[in-house]
Amino acid sequence: MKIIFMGTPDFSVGTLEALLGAGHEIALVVTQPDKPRGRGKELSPPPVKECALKHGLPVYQPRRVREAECVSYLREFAPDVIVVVAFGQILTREILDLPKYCCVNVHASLLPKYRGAAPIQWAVINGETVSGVTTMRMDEGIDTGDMIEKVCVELSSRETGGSLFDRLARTGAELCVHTLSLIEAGTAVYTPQDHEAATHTAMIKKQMGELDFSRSATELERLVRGLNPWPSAYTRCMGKTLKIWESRVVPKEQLTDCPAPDWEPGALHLSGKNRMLVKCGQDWLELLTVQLEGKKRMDVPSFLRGYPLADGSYLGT
RNA sequence: CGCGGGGUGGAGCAGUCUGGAAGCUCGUCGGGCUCAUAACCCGAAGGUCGCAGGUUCAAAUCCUGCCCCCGCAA
Repeated sequence: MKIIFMGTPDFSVGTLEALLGAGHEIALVVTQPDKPRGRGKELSPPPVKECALKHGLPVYQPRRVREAECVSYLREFAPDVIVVVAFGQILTREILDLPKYCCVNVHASLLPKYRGAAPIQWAVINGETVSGVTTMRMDEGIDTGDMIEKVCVELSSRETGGSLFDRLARTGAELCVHTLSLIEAGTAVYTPQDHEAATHTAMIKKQMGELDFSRSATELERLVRGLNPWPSAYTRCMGKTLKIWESRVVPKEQLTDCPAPDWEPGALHLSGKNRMLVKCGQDWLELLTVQLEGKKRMDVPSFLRGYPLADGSYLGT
């Protein structure tokens, strides 16, 4: 089929490549304009653009696709479908009606749950045991279109935002190819969502990663995984930011050598001189892999070699 | 020229401001203690102090250029 592909971040790249691999004609790749990134603030292209250029595909980077001249430009390509994967701009009715069939969106959740910007991370943060990918025929709402296909993915107890991201990106790429084959064959079934059951996810903000030790260790451990590798969970230590890459919950009953039961949440217990346990609102959070501002990430025993902390000192300040 | 931290035996750090013997906590190897041990004691190996120039009687330390890693910000 003749496709216009719209996408921006890494998550979209796999689907773009899968469509190419399936023999579809990518008439145009639409992505967000280059933006300043990284140290040095250099202008750099979004991942989808890099991929498109690598395959010699034409790239279009409108500031706002909804503008009339952009729409008429897209119309010139007379696409069979427009595939949208994490594009980052809202499509208007005009664009939705533009392709021969429809605009197909790949969303990283089992709709109608987790509509919105960050379904992957929230699934981990909320401790879901199952998530997945849904393809749908887009309408004017955000992630409200009729569903075409779904694939479930089980989350492990060690799932991170990053690991789930990778898995769902692959799953979504395969599913998208399959969904297009259904559309092309005319056998696609469009199932309306149960809007009553819909849930929405808020955008991920860096500040969400600051650990509030008055919460339960279970919640914090999920937060650490959900925000790994970006933007990552953190606390304060020695006046600097300490990122927490890996942690685990240690139930209160299992901690037999707590020296002072009256410690407040945030208190640090150095068990055996090579373990860091932080008292939480409920149970203890053991830090396993950390990274001090400006340093590389390292396991806790290594960290404690170079930064001897006091038992009973407090994190978070 | 966006802001900032850092590159020192295998790991993590101190030492740099105030040039002048390579240090600390571990790991490794050997020995000892112990029912035993990731515990403890004794001993040993292992380093062009990121790279290249410069200043100096003398540079990890001061000056110049370059490479690499990371935090913030996006």
